[in-house]
Amino acid sequence: MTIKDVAAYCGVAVSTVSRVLNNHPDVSPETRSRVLEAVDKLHYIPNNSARDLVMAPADTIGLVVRGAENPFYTPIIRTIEERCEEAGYTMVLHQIPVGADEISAGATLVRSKRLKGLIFLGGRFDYSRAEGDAIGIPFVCCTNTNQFGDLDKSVYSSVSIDDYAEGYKATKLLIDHGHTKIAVLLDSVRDHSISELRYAGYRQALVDAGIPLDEDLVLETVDFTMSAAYARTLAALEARPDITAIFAVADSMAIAAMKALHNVGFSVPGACSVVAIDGIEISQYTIPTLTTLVQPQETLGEEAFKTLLDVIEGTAPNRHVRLETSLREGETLGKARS
Amino acid sequence: MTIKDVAAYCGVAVSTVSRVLNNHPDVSPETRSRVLEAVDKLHYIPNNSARDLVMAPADTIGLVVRGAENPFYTPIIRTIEERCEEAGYTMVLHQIPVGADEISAGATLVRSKRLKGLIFLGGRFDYSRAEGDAIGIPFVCCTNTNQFGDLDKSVYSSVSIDDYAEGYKATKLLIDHGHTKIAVLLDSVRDHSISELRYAGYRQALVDAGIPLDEDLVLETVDFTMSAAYARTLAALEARPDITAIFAVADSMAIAAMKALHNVGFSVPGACSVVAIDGIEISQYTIPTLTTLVQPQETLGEEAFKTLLDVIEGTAPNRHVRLETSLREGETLGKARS
DNA sequence: ATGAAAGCGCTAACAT
DNA sequence: ATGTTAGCGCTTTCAT
Repeated sequence: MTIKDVAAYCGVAVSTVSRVLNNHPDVSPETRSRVLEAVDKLHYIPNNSARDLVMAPADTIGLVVRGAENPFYTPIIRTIEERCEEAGYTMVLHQIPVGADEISAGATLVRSKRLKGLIFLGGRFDYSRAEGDAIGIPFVCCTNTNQFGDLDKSVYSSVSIDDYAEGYKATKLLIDHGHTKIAVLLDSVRDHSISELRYAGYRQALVDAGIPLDEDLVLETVDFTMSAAYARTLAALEARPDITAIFAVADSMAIAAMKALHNVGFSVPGACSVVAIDGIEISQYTIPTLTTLVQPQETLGEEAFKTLLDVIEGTAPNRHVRLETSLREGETLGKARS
Repeated sequence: MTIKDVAAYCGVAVSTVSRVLNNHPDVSPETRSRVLEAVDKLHYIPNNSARDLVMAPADTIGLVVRGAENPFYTPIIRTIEERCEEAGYTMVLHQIPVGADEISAGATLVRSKRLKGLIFLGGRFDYSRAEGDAIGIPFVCCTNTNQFGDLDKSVYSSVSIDDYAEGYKATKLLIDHGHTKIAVLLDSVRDHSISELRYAGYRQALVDAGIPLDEDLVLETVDFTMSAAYARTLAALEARPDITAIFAVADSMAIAAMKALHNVGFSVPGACSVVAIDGIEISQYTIPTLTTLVQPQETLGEEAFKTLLDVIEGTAPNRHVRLETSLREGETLGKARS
């Protein structure tokens, strides 16, 4: 079922059918309706590949999301989509698994969709110069910076929080409540990603408060699953019941940790406080409500799009935006038990 | 940057480049490496549209997911992907927003990717005959049936739980624990989807137990958000503090309801029991752990793929598979207070 | 207002 | 082992 079939069926030329399909003016109403009818009857749907192949690059941007099952990204995606719409741009969403390579996914998308720009959401923090080149069009990293790569600041944009500073802030919050036995729950201290950066903030906060680092309290899970976070917390509590606070680098990990605390009889925040970073929807519904540093998800999406648009249209050069979290006071932060 | 540029750069024909790119054997190692090098240097990436346009229909199936932000779908998607891989099929994933029309998304996908078959995940329950025709290739509805449409059973397959029966089961569970003031928390009793079906099961369970339906206890939220579920539960508890149990049609709603219960001082399950359907990961980490009827997510995905494969390969006709949930005993189900 | 024909970038015969 | 060439389905001049 191609455009030819439709044309033949109606006894017109393919170009006429094409005109109808693309709402071009120069078609007689009669022919138009005849074609439309045939399209409907024949269940004809244009082949997108053929269309993309020939069409002039539209105002389209790509959004490559790594690990879209993370609810944290949902509001960001929605915002970017809305802003796109408003600006008369089309957005094509491409989701890839957590482990996948977003650069090649992005590069592929660029070629096949003739994109004007690209936004990476949830990407790595260590792009090489060559990887940057491979994209070939303006791009912005949303929620990730390039701390561990060697990309030139001028060839890309980024919009995110300052993971180091926020890690510091979260830890400081606990310290200010008298905690000194503060465990940190993270993926890995060397993940070249948020864990590593937020952990660095954690360390610095301890240093600044004169609290020595206790290796036992660095709880690595190796992955971001809740079950790993749960198990790791359980083990830590067993080994070190003197822990009075946990800083989880992500809300989801904090939720798992709270369950572990509960199951060994630690009340929250009576026996142990919990603070996290992210601010996903569900953390407002935990019992007790999670105290967390909320990332401005809508603003992240908004800034990412605005930045990309500026670069695409030449209004402004690449820029690197750092946003701040806001503290959502829940019920999991309390004074250290003595 | 096209295949021609690469060919020219290397001083070979485009077909040679194409051969290298597609790992065809008949290329001298020397030429191959020269081409590969050029590809790398030039940041050449094949245009997918052109490729799709010309390639013989591969063994590809499409997966159209509506509302992929729902964590419930994650394991299903993963399973389908795995099974695809094993069977030598390629899967193309297409995500659309909750409100979008999966039929047209599916139809578009079929044309542009030359699919052999299609799986719909999280789709509507009311496809018309014409919509079925529009797809034009074998398709299976996963998690949804077509209770409210007029599709002929023989033109499509479906794999899901029996929403009615499971709604009945959940309600019965509460009744068996002595509850009679059982609220049901759902989207809408007329959503032509899971809410309506599970609600029908709820009603029948009440009828069979001789418990009159109490309209006050039918809590509609109009959407599937947690905030709506929270607010609706709060209001219901205020109006009807005699409620001793809540059946939520989805885990996420149950979690929000538990928060509402907590906030008005109702202990769970002491003052009020909660039972849901779904079995998402996070419901294992609520405090107390949610008692829920777990959908066999992996099996759903597995059966969906197997069914589709059978139809594609002509091994078996379209079929309609109903799977059963399994009770995950949490800590939210208790005897009715007297 | 409509038709004919030239490509878009690629793969797969078919030659050589 | 490599080059030549015919389309894949579509949009878009350029004619008519």
